[in-house]
Amino acid sequence: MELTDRQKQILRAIVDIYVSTAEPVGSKAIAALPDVSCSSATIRNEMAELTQIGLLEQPHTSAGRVPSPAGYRLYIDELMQDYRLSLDETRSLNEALELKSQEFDKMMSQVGKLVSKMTDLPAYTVATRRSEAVAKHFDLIMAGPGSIILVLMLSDDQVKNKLIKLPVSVSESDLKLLAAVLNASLTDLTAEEITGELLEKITRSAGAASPLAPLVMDFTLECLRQQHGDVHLTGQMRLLGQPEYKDAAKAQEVFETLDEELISNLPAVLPKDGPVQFLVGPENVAKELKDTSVVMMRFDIGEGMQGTIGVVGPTRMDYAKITAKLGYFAENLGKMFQKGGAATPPALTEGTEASDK
Amino acid sequence: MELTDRQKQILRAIVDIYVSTAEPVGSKAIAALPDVSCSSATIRNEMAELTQIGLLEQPHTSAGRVPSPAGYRLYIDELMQDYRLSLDETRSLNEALELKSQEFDKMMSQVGKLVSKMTDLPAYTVATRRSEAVAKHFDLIMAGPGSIILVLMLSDDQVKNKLIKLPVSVSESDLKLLAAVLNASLTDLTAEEITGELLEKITRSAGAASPLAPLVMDFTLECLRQQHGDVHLTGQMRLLGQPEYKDAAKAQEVFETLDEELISNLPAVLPKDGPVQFLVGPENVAKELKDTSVVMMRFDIGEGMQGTIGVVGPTRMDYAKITAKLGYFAENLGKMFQKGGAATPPALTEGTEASDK
DNA sequence: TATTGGCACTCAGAAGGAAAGAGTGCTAAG
DNA sequence: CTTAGCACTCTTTCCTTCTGAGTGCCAATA
Repeated sequence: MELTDRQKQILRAIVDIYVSTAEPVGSKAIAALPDVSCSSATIRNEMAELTQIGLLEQPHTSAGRVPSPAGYRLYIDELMQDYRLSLDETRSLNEALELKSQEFDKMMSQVGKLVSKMTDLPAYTVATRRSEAVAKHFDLIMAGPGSIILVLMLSDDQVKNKLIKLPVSVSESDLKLLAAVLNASLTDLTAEEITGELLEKITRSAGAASPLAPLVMDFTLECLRQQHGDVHLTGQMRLLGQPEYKDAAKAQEVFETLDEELISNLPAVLPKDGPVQFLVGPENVAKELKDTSVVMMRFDIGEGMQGTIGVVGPTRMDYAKITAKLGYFAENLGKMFQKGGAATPPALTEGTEASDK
Repeated sequence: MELTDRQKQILRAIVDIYVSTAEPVGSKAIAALPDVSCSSATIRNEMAELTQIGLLEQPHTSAGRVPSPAGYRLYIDELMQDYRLSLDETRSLNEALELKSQEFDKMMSQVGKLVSKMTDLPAYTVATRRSEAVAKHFDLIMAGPGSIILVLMLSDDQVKNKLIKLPVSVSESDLKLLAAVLNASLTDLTAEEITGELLEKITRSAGAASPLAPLVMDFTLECLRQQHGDVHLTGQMRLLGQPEYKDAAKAQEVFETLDEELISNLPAVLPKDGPVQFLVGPENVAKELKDTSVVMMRFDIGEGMQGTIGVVGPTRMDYAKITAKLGYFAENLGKMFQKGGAATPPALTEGTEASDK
């Protein structure tokens, strides 16, 4: 059944108002809007019908209306108007984007903090592997007597290192030999293909550096098996600023699920069809989060990696604004990462002033 | 003025009870304790005196007593009985300590998570430099056409790496040359001693790899200037489990200060005199945290580094238990790090059963 | 037929007590 | 010096009442 234009307008208005006030919206409030030209009674009739269809809900008989999950869904899919970032906002996003060039993981964590700050909601970032990783290059560096640095480059351009301390000292040439062996026999293999047998073979060929071999193998396996980078979740406390979580118990429940649950489950529901994905209330991963929603967006990082940034908030959140901000981040982060990590913020692009508020 | 034994006993009892109930303690509750042999009236008299001296407080005339900050201080300094970890607790701490051997920073973050989980309170970790860091060793690894991995080892045994992508490709021998130049002229220098002049000199001697030189220098400076490792703060939400923060607004206030304030200020108040330090309520860094306390403990990590783990909680927290747990962590982490990062939990040491409850 | 003003009705939340209960301080007796 | 007893204080809790926002429906209107 199709909604009439007026019904759409009313639904949109209700979501918009509810998003900013967090209070059920009454018919009078709608009628008072400048671009609504009918009386509150008419609105009431329409609202009754929208409630009937299941797009609105009534906390109790004598309260205003609140969008139902289905209502939000419809709003997001069809009614939501693009939020245009104001110049001011663009500017502060740009400022924020001046990331210190750093190690990959730190950068991701920093991005999470930024997004959280900019949206005033909890945010997370994950880097996911698009394909199975293999080792591309090994290097062993002598760092002191008995101290060896293992540097491992993966097919997705991540670089990992580990400082290994041995009770015995190994000569520079032994290290070279082992590195050569590793590069010859351990590269381009997936985690499954690395067997105990192979380890033995390598240890045998490693000569004096053989005690190193198992340590290197372990570390390599560990790196290869890491399906996705660490989940960085920050700004949880910002959720407390939202009226629906003013009861600490409620907030805690969400947090408890969020921490663990998110880490294990969210990457699985990564957007496949589009760059942005909304998980509205009950669509969410865990039933504890039924009043909580997630907006997530992915962006491309170098070779085999793909990043996701997400924002967690009450189902009543400003999807349009958040999407706009996430989009800005995603776009520019993608560019930055692809340039190879040199973090220069994009040129300030002029845009018509936004319709904030 | 010295306290009588009985007064001490009463103060201790009040702290102990208040710690576990979070409710003001009445004279009756004390009198009912098995090892107290006088009546509630006597207790009342003593309590009145303790209140007089300023060791106890009364939320209102007809309520029981609560320890004042000074009371907590005295308790911690003189009255607190060592908490002995139960075998069960030791066991689960040991299990927790089976850290995945990983990069240094991740390990610290993991430690924070563990401590938070084990104490059920927010926790943080920082690694602080004991002395000024210098670069000890540079290495440049060819990772592909135009892709170079810079590996930098610092005097405090930290290893940093960065993947640099250049639009032009550089030959293996050019890299070797630059690495040699770097090792010859950039090692053992503090951040201040690295000047623009030096950069020019290096760039000149770098030959074909010269475009790399400034990037390397920047990264090096960044690493050297990092006074302390990242602050890893986790488990903030656990604070919500504490009754004093059941009001979300209160909790949020603490969180807001905690995040930023902690990062910048806590390392400054690092324990200098002993391994463990208590910041009780108003002694704290920020006035917003006046009802919040911090227990922190340091431990030694390799060469020039020193780690701090801390727990944040209501002033009414179980200092003895938390100290015991932190101590266990600190001790074993120290050992682990000094062994060079191979994370083996310590042998399970037998201990008399603890007086938990 | 669609809209509108009007009106009775509902119900959550605020406001105002009253009663209960925990704990104190003080006094007088042991 | 200790203790039982008692009057007193204040918070907390539980009602009850009241208020007001918002609805649904109906009859009048364009």
